[in-house]
Amino acid sequence: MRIGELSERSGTPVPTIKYYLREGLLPRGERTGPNQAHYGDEHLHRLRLVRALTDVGGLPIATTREILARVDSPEPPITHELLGHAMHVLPPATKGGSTADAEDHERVRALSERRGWQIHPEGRPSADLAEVIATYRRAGHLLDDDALDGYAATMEQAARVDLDVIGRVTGTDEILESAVVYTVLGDTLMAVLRRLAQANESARRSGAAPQDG
Amino acid sequence: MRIGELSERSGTPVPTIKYYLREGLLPRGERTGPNQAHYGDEHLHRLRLVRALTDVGGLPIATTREILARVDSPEPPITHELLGHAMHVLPPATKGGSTADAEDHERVRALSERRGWQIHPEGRPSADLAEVIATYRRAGHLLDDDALDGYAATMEQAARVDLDVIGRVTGTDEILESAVVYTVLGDTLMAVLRRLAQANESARRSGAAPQDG
DNA sequence: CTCTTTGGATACTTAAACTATCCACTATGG
DNA sequence: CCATAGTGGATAGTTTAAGTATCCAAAGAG
Repeated sequence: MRIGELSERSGTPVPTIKYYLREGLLPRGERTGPNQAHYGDEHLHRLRLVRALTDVGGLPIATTREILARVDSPEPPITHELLGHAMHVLPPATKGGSTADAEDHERVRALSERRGWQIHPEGRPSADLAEVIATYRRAGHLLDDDALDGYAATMEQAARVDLDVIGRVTGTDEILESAVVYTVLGDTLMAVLRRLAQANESARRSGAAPQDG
Repeated sequence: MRIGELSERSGTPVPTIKYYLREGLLPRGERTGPNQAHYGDEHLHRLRLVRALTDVGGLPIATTREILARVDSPEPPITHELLGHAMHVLPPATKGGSTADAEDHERVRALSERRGWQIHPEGRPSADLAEVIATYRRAGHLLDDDALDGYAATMEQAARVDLDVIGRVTGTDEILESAVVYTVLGDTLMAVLRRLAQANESARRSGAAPQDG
C-alpha cells in the first residue's frame, strides 16, 4: 500500500506519518521509484503500536523511538531479561532530580527485605520508589509501612498476572514487543481499573448506590 | 515569609512561583504594602502539593488547577463521594477520541458483572477502560478475559488498601486532599512497585540472580 | 492528458511550562 | 541614611515537543 492507505487504515494523518518516518519511529517503505514507496502490513502494525504507546501509554516520541529500536534489535530475548530490557528504556517515574534522602532509601531496602524480593537495591526502579516515597513525605501525606506493604503485596499479584500473560505469548519476535506493550499499556490499564475498583469499594462500604465513577 | 524564603524552602525558583501565582495554582499572599506580601506555611504546603502532583503525578498545570479548586471548595466531602470527586477532575486515560466499539464496551459490562461491581456503566472510568481494551486489540496484543479478571482482582485489592489508608485520615479539611494525593501519586506508586515486583517475580521464576530492575 | 497523489525536504505552527525583564517600590546592613 | 539587594506584579520572550503546511518533480488514475 502507499501512504494514503496507511493513513486511512490507521487513522493517522499523512503529515504525521511523514513525521514518524523522519523521526525513525516507522521504517521507510520499500522504494519503487523516485517518488514512490510501498508499505506492508508490518508498517501498519508498527504505526498502530506507536499510537498505542504514545496516545494511551503516554510515552514521548523520543522514548518510543528508543523502545522500538530495542524491540527491533536482534539480541536474543531471554525471558528472564525481558522485563529488564523494557525497564531500561522506560522513562523515570519522576521529573525532578533525586531528592530522596537516606531514610527513604532505607525504607525501600526494608520493604524489599520484608517481602523477600530478589531485586537490585541500586537499580533505577528502587531509586524511583524512594523518590515517590519522598514525594508523599514532602507533600505531608504519610505513606506508612502498612500501606506500603499492602500495595507491594497487590503489585506482586499484578506481576504474577503479567508474567503469566507474557508467558502465554509464543514466537521470539513477538515476545519482546509483548513485554513492552503489556508493561506500558499495563500502567494505564491498572490506573483505569483502580478507579473502577475504588468506586465499587467505596459504594460497597457505604452501602449506597453506585457513584458516577 | 516572603517569596524568596518560599522559594528556598520548597526548592522552586522564584519565577516559577510567580508563574503559579499568575495561573492560580497558589493563592496570593497577604498584602502588606504596594510591593510586599506575606506567605504562610499553608502556601509552602500548597506549593509542595503542586510540585508533587505535577512532577511525580505527571498532571498538567491546568488539571492541577482544577483539582485544587475542587479541594478548596467548601462542599461537604462525604466519604462515599470523595473518590468520585477526585475522578471527576482527573484527566482521561487516553488522548485520542473515543475509538472503542460496541464489543469493547460489552467486555467492560461483562467484567463488571463477573466481578459484581457496583459502578456506573456509562461513567468516564468505564469508557476509559473500553478505550484501553480497544488499544490492546488494535495493537494486536490480546487482553483476554482471564488476564482482565486477574488485573481486576488485583485492583480490587489495591482499592481496599486505598480506602483503608484514606479512612485513617482524620480532619474534614485534609480528607479530600488526601483522597486526591493517594489517587494521583498512587498511580505512580503502583507503576513503580509493579516494576519491582515484575523484576522479583521474573527472577523467582527463572531461579536466577536479580536483574538490574 | 489532465488532475490528484506521492515521497521527501524544509519551513512553519501550536501549546505547555516556564524564564527574563522591567519598574516602582521596600527591607536591610554598614 | 544611603547604597544595594530583594519584592510584587505585569508583560514579553524562550524552549521543547509534536505535529502541520508548503513545495517540488515524478507517478498514478480516470
